[in-house]
Amino acid sequence: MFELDVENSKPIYEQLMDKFKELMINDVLQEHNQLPSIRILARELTINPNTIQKAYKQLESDGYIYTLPGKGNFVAPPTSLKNSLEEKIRNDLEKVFAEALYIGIDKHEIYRLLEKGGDS
Amino acid sequence: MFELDVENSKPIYEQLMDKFKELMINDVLQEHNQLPSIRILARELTINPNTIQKAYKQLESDGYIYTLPGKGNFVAPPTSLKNSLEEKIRNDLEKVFAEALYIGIDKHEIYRLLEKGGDS
DNA sequence: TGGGTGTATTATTCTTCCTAATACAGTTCA
DNA sequence: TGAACTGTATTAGGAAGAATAATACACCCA
Repeated sequence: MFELDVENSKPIYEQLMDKFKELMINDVLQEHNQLPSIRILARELTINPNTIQKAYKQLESDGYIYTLPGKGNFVAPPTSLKNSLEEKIRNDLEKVFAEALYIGIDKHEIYRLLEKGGDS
Repeated sequence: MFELDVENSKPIYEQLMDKFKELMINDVLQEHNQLPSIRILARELTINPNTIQKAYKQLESDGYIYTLPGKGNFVAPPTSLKNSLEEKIRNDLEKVFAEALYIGIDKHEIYRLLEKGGDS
């Protein structure tokens, strides 16, 4: 399904979260799709099940996925995302804007990057 | 000069970097201004000098500041910022845009946040 | 019932963060 | 020159987080 970078300084469970968020954002994983089971994914990636569980648990508490005990983990509708997440992302936006302008990326360039991406 | 949050999960040296970047971005610290000496700042914040040094060293390797051994640390002109940094910030921009759109923040809102901020 | 799912717990190892205590070298200035 | 700054480097140790390992338990479903 994807690879991990063991050399990366970022913790494995965070890399996992990023990968899954990416898949959801790019609509590869859609609402109510099932995520790979903890044990299977752990075997495929040859990492510890507890590490997967940690990533899933965090994704769940952020509202990206939901869990049905005994059944599995599934992509949550974006409406169930936590408000605290939106706050955080607004802050991220402001922060990266300030930094981008400081290092010399100008507004038009930022506009371009925004338009280049999503649809909404 | 500023406070640190010991409870914060973010490492102290990263908090320090953020604080100084913020001061530079907001023009409180300007080109060639001297930063507080490692020992003095360590005493003021009651943290270990090595922690300050780590923050300064990282800021230097990113190109935010430059060091004159025996003299001190100084704010670098933005032109000396590393290209790798610009790459990183472009990625951050794209990533946070995708995430913002996914959670339901629309483009106009992002525009608003951008205009609210800097001047450039 | 059997085999899948998630969950919880305990112990162990490894790495990073931070502190602590030094020692060394360049700069400044009286 | 020498005292008092500056940054730099090294070694050691403690604390916390990341990851592994090995279980055990509970839920779901054919």
